[in-house]
Amino acid sequence: MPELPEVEVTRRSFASRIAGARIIAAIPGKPLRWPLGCLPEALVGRRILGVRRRGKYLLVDLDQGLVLVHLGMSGSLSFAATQPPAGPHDHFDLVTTAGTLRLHDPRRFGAVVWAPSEGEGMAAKLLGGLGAEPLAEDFDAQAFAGALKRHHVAIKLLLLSGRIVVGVGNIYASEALFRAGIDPRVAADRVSRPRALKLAEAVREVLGEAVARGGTTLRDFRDANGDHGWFQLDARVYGRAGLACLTCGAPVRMIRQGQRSTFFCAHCQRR
DNA sequence: ATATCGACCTGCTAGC
DNA sequence: TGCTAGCAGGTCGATA
Repeated sequence: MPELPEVEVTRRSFASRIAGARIIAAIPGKPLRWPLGCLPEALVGRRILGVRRRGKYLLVDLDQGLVLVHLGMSGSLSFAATQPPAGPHDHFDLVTTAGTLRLHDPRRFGAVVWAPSEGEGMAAKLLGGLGAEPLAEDFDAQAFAGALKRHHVAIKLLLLSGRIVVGVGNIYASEALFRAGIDPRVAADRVSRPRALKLAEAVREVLGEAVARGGTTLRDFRDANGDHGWFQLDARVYGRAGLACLTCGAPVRMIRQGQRSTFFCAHCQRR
């Protein structure tokens, strides 16, 4: 579910409310992708300074260390003064003086991980090697184009890898490539410079629009207030296999790349 | 470096 | 109606 827009929308939906709160309890449920990395009791009494985002990770800054939250494939957060009793898919509660932040994650590919700092422990391992933040003001399209020249993988897979730019998942990769008019199967180093620059812009544009639309709710994405997103209505190729391309009318194709579905228009997207 | 696969886990849907 | 296969927004690690 969650790519950069969904994570960012989630962040915005509770960050200001939780900032300044003190942790009263940390209550883990079933095991998630990675262990917490500290005793839950060690978080009690910590002050929450704020919530940032890096790629698809939420970084909850504490007065001592930080907590990384990843939503995996099916995760979502809710934040409320009071929460109903935990359901079978609620796997972490962070009870604070401002309310309880709860991770709901049926597939449990998500994670809640403590680290002493961004550059230490699990945080260093998870955040190290991530690519550029596409929505940052200082995002460098020229550097992005240059980086493509150093990789020979299919451009769609390179986007998904997060090594060049972070936050682009399966939906937005197809959408960005469509907007840039690039065939997802083309090797990254064979994308022309102008196309690469166009792709950089397309990535920013798609992700930006998706954030503005509250993210994409295919089935169950909700922000921390329980609101769903609308970007699924704006998707031009994702999930539209066999339907007419909105630009040229040719049927949208679906192929497999790296064991994941890719949607594209063979007429509008060449090289 | 790339390519391919399997693993993690649960739920939903299409098809028989 | 019931079963099964296949698929789903993500990532890591092992193997050639």
